[in-house]
Amino acid sequence: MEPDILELESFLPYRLYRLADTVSREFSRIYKERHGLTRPEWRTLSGLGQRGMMTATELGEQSAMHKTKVSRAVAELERRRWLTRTPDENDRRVEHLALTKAGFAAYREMVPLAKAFERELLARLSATERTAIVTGVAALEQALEEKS
Amino acid sequence: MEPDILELESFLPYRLYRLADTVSREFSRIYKERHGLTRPEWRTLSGLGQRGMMTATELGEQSAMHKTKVSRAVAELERRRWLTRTPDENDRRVEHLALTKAGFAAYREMVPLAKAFERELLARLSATERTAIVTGVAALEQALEEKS
DNA sequence: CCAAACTGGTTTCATTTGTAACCATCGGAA
DNA sequence: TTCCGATGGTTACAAATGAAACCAGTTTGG
Repeated sequence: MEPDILELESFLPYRLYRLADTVSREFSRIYKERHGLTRPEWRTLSGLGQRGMMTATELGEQSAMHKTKVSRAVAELERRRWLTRTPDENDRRVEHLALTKAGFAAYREMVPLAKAFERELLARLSATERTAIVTGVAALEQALEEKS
Repeated sequence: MEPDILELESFLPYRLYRLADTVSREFSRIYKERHGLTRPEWRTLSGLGQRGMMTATELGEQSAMHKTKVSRAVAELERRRWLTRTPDENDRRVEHLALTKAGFAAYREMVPLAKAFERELLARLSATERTAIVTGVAALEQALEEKS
């Protein structure tokens, strides 16, 4: 193991990125083929489906998206009539977003597919490995929160 | 736990992606600030530094990059005179890429920084957690290889 | 030998993304 | 009040990306 050489294949940031990229790419096929959604759009749909009513800022925080991504995703979902905006009574800068019936229908259709995807992914691991990935990811998440 | 709701925060594809994104973003500051490299450029540099001499195709395989990314990264590094191309003797479509002295110097400067980054990241975890993330990632990597 | 299929690599074009500037509104502090 | 800095959200512009077309060279099957 030469000390002045970096082995990309075992370098954690690289491995994590590649892994996430592969998984995410594979999963995206589901909502892309099904409804022609982009990832930001899917996350918006999924965030609102889960929580019911949120502002754009809250959406961004929950789903880790830059505000421009949120803005564009919301615009597109609105164009499809999958969500509506309701101006806030007290603060006229704020809009409350919520899924329409059609939007919620799409959401309900997606949920089992997403769950199945995750289930099948984890099914390829042993019980120990499943625990490992979940623990490891959780630990790293927490470590990163604290630092920044 | 309502069965028809998906909790984004605990959905593995989402967590993985966000984690990788955060880590990668933080790490990218190092090579971005230091040398103004993009991620494909950094990977190219790092791949050639590690292996010595490769074709563009090999580079793409090793570092999981689309061939257009490789092509552009190589072009940029060549412009900086950090790498050179040598035409293959037998197959005139192929070029062998290698770092120049300047390119290798940049590589040698980056390696300790990369290693320190990884070390400090892992240092925030307990020994058990470190094992967990490494095992988990390896397991998922393998599971994905097999399937596809 | 030759056409057809294939491969390494580049380029073009449309789409996605990030940064920064921006607009409107809000909350204080003077 | 009135100004000023912060905040919610959108837009403009430049850079990064991916898909597909492309070019040159190579292999294969007839």
